[in-house]
Parts: sequence; structure tokens; C-alpha cells
Amino acid sequence: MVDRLQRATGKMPKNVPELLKGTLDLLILKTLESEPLHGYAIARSIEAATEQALQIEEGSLYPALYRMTNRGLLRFVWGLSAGNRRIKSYRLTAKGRKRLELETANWGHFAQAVARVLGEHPA
Amino acid sequence: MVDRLQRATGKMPKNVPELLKGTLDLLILKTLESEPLHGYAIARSIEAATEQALQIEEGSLYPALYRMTNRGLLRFVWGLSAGNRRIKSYRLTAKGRKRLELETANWGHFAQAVARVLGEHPA
DNA sequence: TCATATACTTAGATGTTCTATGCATAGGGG
DNA sequence: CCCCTATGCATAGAACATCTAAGTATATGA
Repeated sequence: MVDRLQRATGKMPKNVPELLKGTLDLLILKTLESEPLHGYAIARSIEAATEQALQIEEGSLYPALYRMTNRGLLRFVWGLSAGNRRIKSYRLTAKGRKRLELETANWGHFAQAVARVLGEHPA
Repeated sequence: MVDRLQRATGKMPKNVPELLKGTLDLLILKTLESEPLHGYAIARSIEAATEQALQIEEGSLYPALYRMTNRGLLRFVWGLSAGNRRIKSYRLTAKGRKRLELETANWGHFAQAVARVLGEHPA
């Protein structure tokens, strides 16, 4: 699916699998908005926030963290967890913060569009 | 992204790219709920319903219609459009109708979960 | 000591979507 | 009468995120 979020936002590249792809990224960005966390903690945080409705697979999570780091959305430092283990503590970069805003807006538009098709009152 | 919709529904296979994949499928199923339509018309209908917010690419649409037909969710008959062209008129099968119900529920759960992470009041 | 939870890594497969083309025709404007 | 555009469908190939599955390592509690 795709480019479903068209240029409604004007700035959408031209291709928005960003929606699919974008959702995990969005959840990660949002989770890191208020405080730095390591991968494992991010997954648990999202699962807790959704009361286990969303399950974050490690095989999806870690690659996503690499991608986002490579794209300059995140930065990490090695550290120690409460349990005394080596962790990569991730935080948002300025770029990541802007991306969070953009993707949050995109999600809103997309969800609203789907809602319209589904016949829910258009808000 | 993925299996984001976990087994919240209990019946989710185990893998729910159904979400990404599922969204286009869901939109198509919903569009065909009330009346049979041909591919081109489905795309236009969705675009109209979302005021062009969602763009349905033909390269995504037709393969999706094949997939769904092969899976027994849709059935089609050749016909003629108002413009007098050859069209494949698609309609939902009983299985497609059930799938529509399921995916509509899944979407609701997923959207709500994302909303929770985004900090919108949990409803 | 062993099982489990924590924590991260990565290779390979799967699947949807996109880009780009191609074909074909109806109808309107010039 | 010709051409251009909108209508309709089809499909190959690429791109990409995600999943499955496996591996490494260690802290902690039973």
C-alpha cells in the first residue's frame, strides 16, 4: 500500500510506504520523545502502552534502530542498564524530533482517511 | 511493520503485515461492500472518499485484486462500463465479507493502539 | 547448576507496494 | 479526420520493511 498519504501533506516524498514502514518508526520516535531508552526497553514500553496489543519483534526493532540511526534520526551511547547489562541508549536527534512531528501528522491524516472510507463520521 | 496487531484478536495468524498489506485490502473490501465495482472505479471511489488524501496506484491495485481473488475474497465477471469499455466487475464473496469484518476490527484495534502510544486519550 | 529474562546481532525469506511500461479504445477538440 | 486525454487492465522488476530463526552473552533466582 502506499503513497496512500499522497501529497496531502505536500512534503511527502512521493512514496509513502512510510506508512507501513513509518508506523514502527513513528512508535519508536514517540517512545524516545521524553527520554532516552535502549532497544529492549523501547519494545517493552510500546507493548505496555498498548497493553500488549502491539508486539515488537526484535528482528524488526533492531534493524529499525540501525536504519534510523543511519538516517540521523537517532543517536546512541553505550551504557549500563539497571540490571547491569551493556545497553545502547538511544535518543532523538533534532532531525528525529522533526521527523516525529511530520510522521505524527501523517499518521493522523492517514488514519482519518481510512476512517472516512470505513464510514466513520469524518470528524 | 508488523504483527503489530498481535494476537490481541486472538486469531491473527502470527504475522500481521496484514496491517500494511491489510490496509489496502481493507479499503478495497470496504469499497466493494455495498456494490460491485471494477478496479479503476474502486481506486476513484477511495480517492474520492478521502478527498484525494489517499492515492491508489494501479501497480498496487491490480495485483491486490488478483491476490484477493485468488484467496477467494473477491469474484469478478467481465462487463461493460458506462463508458462502454470492457471491465472486470468485482464483488465480495462470503469469505470476503467476513474478512472485511475481521480487518475492520483489526484496524480499529491497531489505530487505537497507535493512538495510545501517541498519547491521545485512550478513548 | 540451570532456567529464565535481559540485551543485542544478523542472515535469509517473505510479501506488499512502487516505478515504469505496455496495450487498447472511447470521445472531444481542432 | 487526427490527436490527445481519460478510461481500463496487465505485468515485470526493484525497493523495502518486516519476520523467522538462530546465535552470543550475562545477571539473577531457584
